[in-house]
Amino acid sequence: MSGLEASGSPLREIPEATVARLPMYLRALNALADGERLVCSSDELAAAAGVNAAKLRKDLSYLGSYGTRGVGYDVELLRFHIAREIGITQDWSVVIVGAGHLGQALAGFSGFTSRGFEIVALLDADPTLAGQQIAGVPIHDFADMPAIVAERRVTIGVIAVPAAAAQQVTDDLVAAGVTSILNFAPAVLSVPTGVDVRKVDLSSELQILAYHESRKGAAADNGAEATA
Amino acid sequence: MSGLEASGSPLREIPEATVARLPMYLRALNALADGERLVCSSDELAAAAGVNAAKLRKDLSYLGSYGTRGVGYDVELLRFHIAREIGITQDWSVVIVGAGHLGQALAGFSGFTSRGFEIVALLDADPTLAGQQIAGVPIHDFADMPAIVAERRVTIGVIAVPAAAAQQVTDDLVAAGVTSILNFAPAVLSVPTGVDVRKVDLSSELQILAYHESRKGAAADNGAEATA
DNA sequence: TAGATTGTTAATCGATTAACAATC
DNA sequence: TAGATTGTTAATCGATTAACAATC
Repeated sequence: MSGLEASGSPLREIPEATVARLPMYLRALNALADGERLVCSSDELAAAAGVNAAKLRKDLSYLGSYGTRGVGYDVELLRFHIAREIGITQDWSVVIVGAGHLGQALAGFSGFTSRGFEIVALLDADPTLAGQQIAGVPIHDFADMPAIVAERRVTIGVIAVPAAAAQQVTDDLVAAGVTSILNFAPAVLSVPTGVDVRKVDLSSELQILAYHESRKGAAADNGAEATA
Repeated sequence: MSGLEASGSPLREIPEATVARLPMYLRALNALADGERLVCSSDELAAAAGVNAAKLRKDLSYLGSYGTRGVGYDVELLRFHIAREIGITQDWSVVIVGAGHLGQALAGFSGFTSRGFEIVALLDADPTLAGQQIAGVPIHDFADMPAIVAERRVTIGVIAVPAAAAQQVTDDLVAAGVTSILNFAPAVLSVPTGVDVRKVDLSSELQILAYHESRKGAAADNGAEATA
């Protein structure tokens, strides 16, 4: 703001809640860029991302001043700055552990590849699966994991194994050098300091919906589709 | 607290952050019950759920006073009260829309069925899939959705279709009477008031990890596995 | 200059946490 | 009674929001 900061690596501390929304803004900007919009206002972008405009402006202000008062944001420029802030101007190598239904679904998910991530391998404890490919991603024996992580400089691991195996897999990934984990197993993982874990908990999500649902029922339960 | 509230339906307002943690406590209690523990302290339960003990006690206090000072919590009793608070003492019927990799993975996920949910159908726009079963869940033509939702009293829908189709599917589900949606499509959904949406955004999760990962690198980038 | 829209301030709200009195 | 552990208080912290001055 005072012209002191270098234009290169961003050093500001960004609140966690803001970090969690940057991907949403990036996606909204991508959609606008596809529609060939060159400039957009905070109101438009906020609507496209599904958030409040004041919140969006506050969030973006943590990255710097990339808008123009009276005009709006340059779509391409803001897109670049958010991508740089997230750190996906470079590609990240990712391994998925567990080649079951979920692991295969994740490997086939085109959204990863197009958003700064390369799935370099699906790993499974069953060595008979090795050699197969799912959506272009090779399956390897989990025993080969350390070699793959080292060679491909993998820092992010996705856990798609049963809960009972999740902690052991985590320990092995961390020992191999992985420092970020996305956990789909319904288990609490313990990791050393410096390793980040995010979890996606499918049945928790449904239970949270059920909580709110059970508080709506009262009226609708008997009358059913009366007020559609 | 003052003995005024009925023992049946809980009327207290529970903070959203607390609601989001109740499923974690429930899972931790289930694990303790499997281990045949009859009583546990807030410290133990907090450790099992991966949260701070003070936070756990504050959270549980919103449900009522179900612990015993100097002793701890009765595992079975607390389990029942949390399940009742969430509203999963009864079963909820759920449909999954989209019978692709992800939809099939979700249908096969045993965690749902064992936690108060019944997946009554996988729905797909491709009518040639109809009649097949995935992990015991029948696939139906999406055209049959309104009938299924009405007959099976479905209130929760899971969206596992491409982003481009997500809004239309949402509108159709809502028109059929679904009032809670779990969205896996990378799209912002608009719904009328009274309908809850939760989203699981796989590439956002990876991007959030990448953000933190790119701020760790500095030292490790060159030295690699020096400080394992 | 007049209109538009950002970036920032300040007030509000909700969540976290440590500490400890209540009480088994 | 002495030890243990809950339930609650109060302080702190972080996130949200509206409003508006700055400025294109």
